Amino acid sequence: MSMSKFNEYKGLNLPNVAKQVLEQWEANKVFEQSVTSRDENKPFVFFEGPPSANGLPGIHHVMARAIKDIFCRYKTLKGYQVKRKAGWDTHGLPVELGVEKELGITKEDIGKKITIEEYNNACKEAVMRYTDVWNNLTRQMGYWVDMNDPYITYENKYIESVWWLLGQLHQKGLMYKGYTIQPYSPKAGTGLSSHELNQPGCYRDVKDTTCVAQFKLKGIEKEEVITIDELHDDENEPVPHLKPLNPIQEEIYRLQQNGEEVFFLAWTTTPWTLPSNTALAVGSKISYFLVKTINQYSGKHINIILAKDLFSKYFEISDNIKSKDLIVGNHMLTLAGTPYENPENILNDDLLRDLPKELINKGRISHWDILAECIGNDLISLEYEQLLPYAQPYENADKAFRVIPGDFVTTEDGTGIVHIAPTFGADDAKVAKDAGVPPMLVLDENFNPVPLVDLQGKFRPEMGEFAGKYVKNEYYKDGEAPEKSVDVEISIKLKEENKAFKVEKYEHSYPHCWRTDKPILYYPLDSWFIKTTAVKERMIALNKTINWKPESTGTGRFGNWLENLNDWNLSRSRYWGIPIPIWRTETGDEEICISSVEQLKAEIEKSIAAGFMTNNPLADFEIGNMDKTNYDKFDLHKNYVDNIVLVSPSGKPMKRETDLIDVWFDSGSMPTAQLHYPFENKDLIEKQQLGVADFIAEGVDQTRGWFFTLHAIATMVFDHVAYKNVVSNGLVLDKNGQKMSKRLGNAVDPFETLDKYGPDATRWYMITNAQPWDNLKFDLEGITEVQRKFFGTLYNTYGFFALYANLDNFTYAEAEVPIANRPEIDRWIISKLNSLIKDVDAAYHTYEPTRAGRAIQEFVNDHLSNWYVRLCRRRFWKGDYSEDKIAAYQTLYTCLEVVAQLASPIAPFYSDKLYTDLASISGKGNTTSVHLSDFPTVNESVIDTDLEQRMDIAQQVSSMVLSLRKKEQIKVRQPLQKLMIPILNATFKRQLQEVADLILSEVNVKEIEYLEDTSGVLVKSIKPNFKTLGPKYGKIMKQIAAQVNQFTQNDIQEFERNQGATITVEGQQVELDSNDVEIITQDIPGWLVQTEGGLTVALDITISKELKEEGIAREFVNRIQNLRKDSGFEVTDKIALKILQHNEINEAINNNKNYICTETLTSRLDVVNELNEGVSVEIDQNLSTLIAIEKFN
RNA sequence: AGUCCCAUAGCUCAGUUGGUUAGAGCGCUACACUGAUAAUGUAGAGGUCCGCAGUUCAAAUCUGCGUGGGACUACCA
Repeated sequence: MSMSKFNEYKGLNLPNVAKQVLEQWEANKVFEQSVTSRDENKPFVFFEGPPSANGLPGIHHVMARAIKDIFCRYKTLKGYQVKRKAGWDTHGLPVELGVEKELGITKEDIGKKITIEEYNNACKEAVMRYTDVWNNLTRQMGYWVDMNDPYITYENKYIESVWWLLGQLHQKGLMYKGYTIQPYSPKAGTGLSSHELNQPGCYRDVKDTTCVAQFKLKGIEKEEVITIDELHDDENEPVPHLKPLNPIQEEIYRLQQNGEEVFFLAWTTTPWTLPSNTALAVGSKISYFLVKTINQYSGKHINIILAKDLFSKYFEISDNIKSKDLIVGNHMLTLAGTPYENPENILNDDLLRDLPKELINKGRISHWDILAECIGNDLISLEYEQLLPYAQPYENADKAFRVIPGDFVTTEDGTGIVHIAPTFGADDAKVAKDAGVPPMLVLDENFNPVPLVDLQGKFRPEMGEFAGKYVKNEYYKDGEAPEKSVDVEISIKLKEENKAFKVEKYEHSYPHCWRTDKPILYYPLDSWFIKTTAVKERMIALNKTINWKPESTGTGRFGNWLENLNDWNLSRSRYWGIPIPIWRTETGDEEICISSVEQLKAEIEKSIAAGFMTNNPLADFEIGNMDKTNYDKFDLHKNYVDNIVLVSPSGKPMKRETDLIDVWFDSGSMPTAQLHYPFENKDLIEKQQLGVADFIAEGVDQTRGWFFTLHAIATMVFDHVAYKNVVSNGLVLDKNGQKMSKRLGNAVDPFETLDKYGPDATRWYMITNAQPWDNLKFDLEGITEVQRKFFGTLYNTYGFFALYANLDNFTYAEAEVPIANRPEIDRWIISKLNSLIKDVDAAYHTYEPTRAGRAIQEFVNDHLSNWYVRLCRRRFWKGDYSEDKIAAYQTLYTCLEVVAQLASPIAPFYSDKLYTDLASISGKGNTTSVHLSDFPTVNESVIDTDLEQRMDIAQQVSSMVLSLRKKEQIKVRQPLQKLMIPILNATFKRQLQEVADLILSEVNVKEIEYLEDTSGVLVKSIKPNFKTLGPKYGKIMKQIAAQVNQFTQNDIQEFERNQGATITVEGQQVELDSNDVEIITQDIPGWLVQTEGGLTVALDITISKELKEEGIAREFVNRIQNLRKDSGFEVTDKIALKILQHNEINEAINNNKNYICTETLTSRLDVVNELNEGVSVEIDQNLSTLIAIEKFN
């Protein structure tokens, strides 16, 4: 027999357990084994989204990484080989900004005060600064990922693979250089990424001068000359021809014929863009009004067009009319009499000058007359006079100044007609391009097309009196800004020219450059783009094959994103990043995209031959040699490659395009770049499909980040998905639901948390408290609760097992007791256990860790500990080492072992401790680690739902009896004689009988009487079953229910006898059968009764003399046990007792002497008349005596 | 502004294909238990299922419109 014992502990210290287990893992290389020991032909591919080591990890990283870890561990248990390569995201703006700050330089200084090489080296150092901290977090939280051989995005091999991917895109014609509107900071002289714009505090509310400008329609031509070619006959005379006009155009035509002016109204918050206006956009289905009214500044009669919905924003209407009810012909005050004119009003500094009260009311004009109504479509292609004719577009000027459709036009604000300046708005540029309207570009000194505002943010010379002025006062140096901004000056000019309908201040949010604090401009800039729109449909189709958790992120957020896809702006005008591998001639008509170092070396050779370069910096690079040393001989960063000049096929020099690529492309390239594909590992990618992840997980904020770039690159280059399953987790908020931030001081330090509570409790809490995709309100007290409730209970259960197993020298050496030979309760917990395996397996399989965790903890707390162990305690410490006892040990052992395995993905440390504590003694399973074991397989044949049902009955009955006892203040130790339960059907009776013993011992009652329904004493109630009746009788359901509820006891008996009844409801015959109602017992007259959910229990509470004595004896046993314990005796020690006699207990002791002695291992019990040395014990209220206890030899 | 998520007891969360008395844990109060004891049991208090409208015989559940919180994207007159 083995002498080894199960480990016993004095207390549970989860952080210490984690430390010990971690040491074991490292000593035994458990992680490595968990990979190598699994079948390499059964890979489960996981991609690690690379964090940036530039910043410190937060508690949310623990969350995100726990999720990744859980499924990788689970799949490992299921026998898959799960390689997990760590990675580092090393490029990008945050790194650069940090370095600039540290070095005290700005972007402009790079290349001047410091060489790009020095700068890049500083970035390289900075970015890996916190790798140790990250590695520690990874270790401590038990995230298994291979940190020894991570992919690093700044390494030459990685960059080479990225270049190869770019080369593929270039080859497929998916890369182009384009001119687009981008956020631009004139003061900093640089474009800004959306990332930069989303820095906190960038969007600020500012008050700008806004202007509703009047764009005057050109005269509508009704007559059109038809040329000869179009005539069928041979007449030579051109014939005047009446062009068909739609009704609104007719109306405008009529007005114009009368010498009246007609204007479009369009609003802008940036009047400085008005000189660059080239079009007006309308919503094709929006309703517009043509209104005769008056200009409040010039006092002139005018006719204007604006959206119907916005009419009431500018015009006063009577209280009893709603704006949507306005129709043509409605009018307010007539416009009779002399036009109101007041030149002073125009020149007044005050921009908002009200008309006299009779003309304007609360800023709304009260003189108006609705002349016509139309929809936007009717207005399209109408032409208007250029508002501020300083310059003309250098090309297609004849196509400008027209009304075009814009699907983004709304009637939320403004006028429902949008001023379009294609050079200063992304939407503007798009609709203008779609409609063939040119942007306001003029040719500069070098005949390059440029907008009317230069890169410093000043108006160009073409702008007359505005030339040289900054478009925003903020761009002037301190103290140099003029009193009136150009926005104000332009507004005044428009007022003077009867071109401003309304000018006012307006507060809105506008982005500012986070570095200079100045407002940004939207400005056309040159960039390299990836034509993602070309593969949009394919990306949408492939996305439908991806399993998103939660699904809504995939269909909703991601799906919509794909539907509205724009081309991917790849360019970044920075230094520390992957250079765009494109070399171009000056004119741009010849270019090459380099896809490998080998190719670059060869191209340089050509260039040397052509005389553009003198030596080859890649001369030492050995082609085909994949050693790190070979790849360390050069550097593919900007500082290195910008010196390389290549030669074009026609013999011209080609220089590298100066931009870097978006860092998101770096990380999106990782599936292949981490393996240096296609230069190495070709088979892994092409044959084993390791380029497609079975599973990835990141925060939901990565939807348009990493999730997108992975998907886009995989679709474009390989035409397959990059991942099959993806979990996007929510945020970790503080306990009040606020976002965690260092600024608010509510950020939780992950290391402190892990140290204090241990990784297991932290992970368990995070996973079970909220679904991964819901935001988690992180509360440290929640971890304490998990510690106590789940781990504490599990630990106690193991402790209980170990204590008695060691006493009995149980080591699981005996053969399995056949399940059929085990008692009901064992079979029950085994059934529950197998149901649990099934549920947990399914939950993990469907990426639902929360379900898995909650199921496990319910099993451990409610079933295993609070029921199985509690009810079985006696079996463990009472009697011989019988088969029943062995069955109990085996059952409990199995439960603990399986729980350890099921819980191990979530709580890897404690589970391992528990599992190895068990396995090391029994030799069962893998004795090194739970993580090297195999996921338990469910044994369907032992799942017994009837048994689980019966146990539910037992639990419910017990609970009800205990409740009754409580009401009557009868202690559980006081035995009672009888329990009565009405039986309504045979199944219930059988089920109850099979668990009767359990109930009786649990509630300390001697017998159960089954009340068959013959006596007629039971009071019953009947309830309609809505689920069956509802579909059948629908409308009269309520009345049926009312009638059934009215059934008398007689009606119910009648129903039972006939197994049904027919009632009449609202003249309709309603057939009820036994499925249509539920009949339950409600009361047993004359008894102490409890009813709950159809189950009724009656308790006989008469206490006979024998019962009373037995109760006293039990009290004694309890007191003696306490004394034994207080005296420090071993559980196995025998004792001798002396009890001071007392009239009320003597008989009770004598009549139950045998019972007392066996229960307490008492070899000798004397009731004595006198006792000096004993301890006073209270048996009942006002009933005490003395007991003396000593060890018996 | 658009898209998405969330809203149920003081707190954290469950709530099956819609079915009539909406649950659990924690916390609180009281009692009990005491050979798992830094545990455990029982009972009690605690709810406008965010609001409004609709579909339905029947809505916490489905639909629409709002409100509040959060995220992402955009910045557009």
